[in-house]
Formats: sequence, C-alpha cells, structure tokens
Amino acid sequence: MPELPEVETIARGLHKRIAGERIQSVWLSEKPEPLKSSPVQIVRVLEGSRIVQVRRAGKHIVFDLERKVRGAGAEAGRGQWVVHLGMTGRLQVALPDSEVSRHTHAIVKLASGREVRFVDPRRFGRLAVTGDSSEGTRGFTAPGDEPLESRSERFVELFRGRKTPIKSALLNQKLLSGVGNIYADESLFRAGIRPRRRACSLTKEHLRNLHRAVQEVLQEAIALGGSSISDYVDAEGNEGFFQLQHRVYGREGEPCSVCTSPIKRIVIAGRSSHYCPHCQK
DNA sequence: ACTATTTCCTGGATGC
DNA sequence: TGCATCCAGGAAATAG
Repeated sequence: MPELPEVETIARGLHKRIAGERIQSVWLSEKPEPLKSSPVQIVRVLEGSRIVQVRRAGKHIVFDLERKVRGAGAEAGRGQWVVHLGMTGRLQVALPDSEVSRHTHAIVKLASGREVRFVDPRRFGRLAVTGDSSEGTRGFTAPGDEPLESRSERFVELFRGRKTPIKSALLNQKLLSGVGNIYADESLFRAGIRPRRRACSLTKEHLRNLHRAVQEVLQEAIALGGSSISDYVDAEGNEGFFQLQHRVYGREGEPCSVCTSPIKRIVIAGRSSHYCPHCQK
C-alpha cells in the first residue's frame, strides 16, 4: 500500500528512467473504470508529449508534460499525467515484448520503444490528466499540506480544535497529504500519543512532537526505499526495507520494542490501528 | 462546516 | 481438497 515514502521512491525511480522521453501512443483497457479523466482527454494530453519530470505530490505520482508547438503562434502546451496507485497499483517500465500482466489498465508507449504500464488488480488506483495553464505554473499539487514541507506552527494549526481522533485527522488527505495507515501508526507511537485521542485534546507540545515524529518516520522510510508489505516494489522492482523498522504496525500481540507490553490493535474509522498501551497515552 | 459511515475491488488467508 | 467467508484500506460518496 503505497504511502508517501513508497510513492516518493517510485517517482524518483521513474524520473531517473524516463524523464525526457516522448510519449508515442497510449492504450487504455476496454473497461477503463480507474480513470478520473475521460479516455479521450487522457489520449489527447499524453500522446506526443514529452515527459519533463516525474515527481510526487501527496500520494500522487505526477508526470509533468510539455507538448510540442503545433502550428504557428501556438504556445507550448503543458499538462500533467497524474497517477494515484490506490492500494495495489503499480507502474512498470517494460520492454514491449515482455508479458503483459493481468489487470493492466493502461500502456503508455515511449519513443525509445519502452512502455510504462499501469497495473492494478484491486482498481483503487486512478489515472487523470490536467490540462494546459488551468493550474497555473505550479502544476498539480495535492489537496493538503506536504508533511515534509509544513512547518511546526502550521502543523499545529491544522489539527488544533478538531474533535476527530488524531489518527483519523492524520489520514485526512485534505489536511496532510501523503500519510497513510502505516505511517500514521508509526508516527503516533514515536510521539507517544494514542490513536483514539481526540485532536482537540492534544497540547501544542503534543502536536509539535507529532510533527517531528511524522517527518522523522517519513524521512527514514524514504531512506530505506519505503515499506514492502503485500507485494510493493518500486519502479525498478526493488523492495523497500522500512517494514523492518515498524514498531507497531502489523505487530499486534508482539512485545513493544521499548517496554515489552503487547501491542494492541483497535479499529478506528474502519482501519486497523496499532499502538502500545504503555508507551502511548 | 464537520464528522462518521459506507462503498468500491480482488487476492490471499482462514475456517469448516 | 474445496468452497465460502473475511479482511486489507485510500478516498469518494453518502448520511447524520
């Protein structure tokens, strides 16, 4: 389940491999449910465009595109191809004669002959394009704050006064974009805060600690190439290693790494949440 | 304006 | 062994 560190790893890998390439053609599967834009729009924006860079915005992978000037007086078109991997989405860079795996929903053919394939068994992922200058010069951005860029004061403001459990607030992409279930649990453990605590019950000090914990966890995870659980692999097919550093996520019943109390698992907003009843208050 | 709950989707794990 | 059921969870939609 790709969250910020996994998406960052994938985006960096893709950038290294395909930045500068021109898109020749696009194939979309028969039943293109995982599309946020219409097939026509996607083809129109992608075909003939050059991939200037591949980057991450929240949990989205953004391909910044530049179109060739077509006809006199036409301005160079810009656009973005935006991919959300959902739970099980993958972007593969493949050679054209390699086997197309099941659940392949899109194939983007590049001028070099290679292909970028979007594969997603569970179909929670989404593809979209954004056009021209409508988004301004900055291009696509995630709806909430980037956790690695937000400063402490701003972070505190985001959560203060909210009645919802802090875990739910961390998962709310409109507040903070990029934190998912794993890193929410890991961050709360490091900050010593129980996931069910209401955000409004936390002091500024708590929230500052949480802000630091979120940034540390995300940065360490990026450094290790993300967490490989289920079948996550990056753009090169490599696994990440941050799952070895998980202190609470997926460790129900196991001893806490700090105090040896058994880790508890509860359900908040329909998601499993893991914490140490002794270390987290 | 917020918050909580439901829905989508399929592979893998579990249970009888 | 086989079949049914459950579970994972991001984010949009729906309900309160």
